[in-house]
Amino acid sequence: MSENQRLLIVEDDIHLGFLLMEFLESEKFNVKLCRDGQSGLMSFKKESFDLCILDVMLPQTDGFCLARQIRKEDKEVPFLFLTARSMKEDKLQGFAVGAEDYITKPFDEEELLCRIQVILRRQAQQQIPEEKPTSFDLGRYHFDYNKQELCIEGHSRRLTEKENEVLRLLCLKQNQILKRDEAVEKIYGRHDYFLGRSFDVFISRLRKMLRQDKSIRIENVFKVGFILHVQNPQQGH
Amino acid sequence: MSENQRLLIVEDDIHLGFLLMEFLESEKFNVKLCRDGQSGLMSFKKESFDLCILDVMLPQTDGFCLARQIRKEDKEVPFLFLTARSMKEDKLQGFAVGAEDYITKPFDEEELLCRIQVILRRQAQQQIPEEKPTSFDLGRYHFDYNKQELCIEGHSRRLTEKENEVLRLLCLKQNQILKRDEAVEKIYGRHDYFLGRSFDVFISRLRKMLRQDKSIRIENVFKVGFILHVQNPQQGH
DNA sequence: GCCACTTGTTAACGAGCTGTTAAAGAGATA
DNA sequence: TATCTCTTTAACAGCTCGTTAACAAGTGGC
Repeated sequence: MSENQRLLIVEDDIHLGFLLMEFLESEKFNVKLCRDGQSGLMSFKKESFDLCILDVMLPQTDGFCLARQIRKEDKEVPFLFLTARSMKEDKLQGFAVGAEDYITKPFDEEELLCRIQVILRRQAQQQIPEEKPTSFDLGRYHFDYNKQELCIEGHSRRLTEKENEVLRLLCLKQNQILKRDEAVEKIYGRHDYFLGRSFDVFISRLRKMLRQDKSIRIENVFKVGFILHVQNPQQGH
Repeated sequence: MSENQRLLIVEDDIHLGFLLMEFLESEKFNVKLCRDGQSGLMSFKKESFDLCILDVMLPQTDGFCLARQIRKEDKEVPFLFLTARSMKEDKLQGFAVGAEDYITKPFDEEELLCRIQVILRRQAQQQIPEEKPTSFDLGRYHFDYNKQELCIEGHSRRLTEKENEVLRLLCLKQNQILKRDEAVEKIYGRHDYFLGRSFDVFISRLRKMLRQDKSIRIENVFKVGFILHVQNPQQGH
């Protein structure tokens, strides 16, 4: 259920941060941990998250301030505070800046999990009118991201989850370079040698699937990434 | 903002109940107060509310049980627990039956107000209930959701409640992916491992019922959901 | 041309997901 | 209380797909 849900945790207590990350990763979340407001905001701008978990007391920018900046970037993303500051005024301020929840330390991991799930559950119900296209014409092929389907000449093939994700990234950047690191980061939320190789495997599989139209090809850019070449770039809704 | 929002409070402590009601009415909510699970459920069935605030320890039916009954009546309405029982197990059970929040006494009125507003805010964002079709042609079959009936060649079969719900969701998304999580959420109003498996059992039963027309089939999309394939998509009112 | 490194491709393992049936449980009815 | 109906839980078989490994081939610096 929480598969692939991306969480941003901003927590300056290294020990607690790691505990939290480990716990949430064991619950199949994809977690990014930052130690201060600055890097939290940077990460937020670069990547995209389903929920942010913010400490209030942070070096430099405090959590409330960070929350405001995140809101400036994204009007929808839910966030909650997880903090030792249990004073009523802090709580009220937390809700005032738009938090979905305000949890005080010490907290129970499982309760936190429940609260996260409540937030994501409600979020999921609001089908976000995706502003990015989800349907692409690739030469004689047609790729529908929502249906997870690649068609050619009336013949359609169902893609696996990851194949679908990789092809989508390629399509969004068609005829431009899709950087390895960027792609791996978006798909897995983290980066290591094996994930990079796994990504290569998907590239290989997609090439095989797309072989029927010679005008479509995935070219490697040594040490940088890949380009999906498409002759008549067009895309549906 | 809270203008005209209707709250159902089920609280057996008369004193606390009145305090709560007065406070929330002063915040422009429209409040109905009940003293026990029985009358709470009665009120819920008769009237309609935007949010329910439930005590856990109630005479006769306890709060968890009441919540389950409310869920049976309405899969959408949000509810929260407001209770002296602060044990972890109780909290987890509260969330497990589908609560949006679990607040332990003593609590701060203003914090409660914030939490109520968070829930109603999420709720408000939700889609306008549009008219959805209730009658579907599925190849040689005909499915009528209101009659809870699946017919083929003059022969009709009555569906159970859940079979009916699952088939409806599939039909509404025919030839598109019906996501597991979304479906389970809509059918049960909450989500856990077993509900997912129960959903699978209904898929299996529907497959069996639909076997007489080969052009109709329910395909699994690994880890994502199911697609009801229909050849000539048509649907009645 | 030689070397270190990157990329291409295939195959296979195994965690975890799904299909199905049956038993247990819950709720309604009488 | 006994009975019936429907849903949930359990159990098990079978399957899928992402990862990893292994090796071949390509790249570019020197």
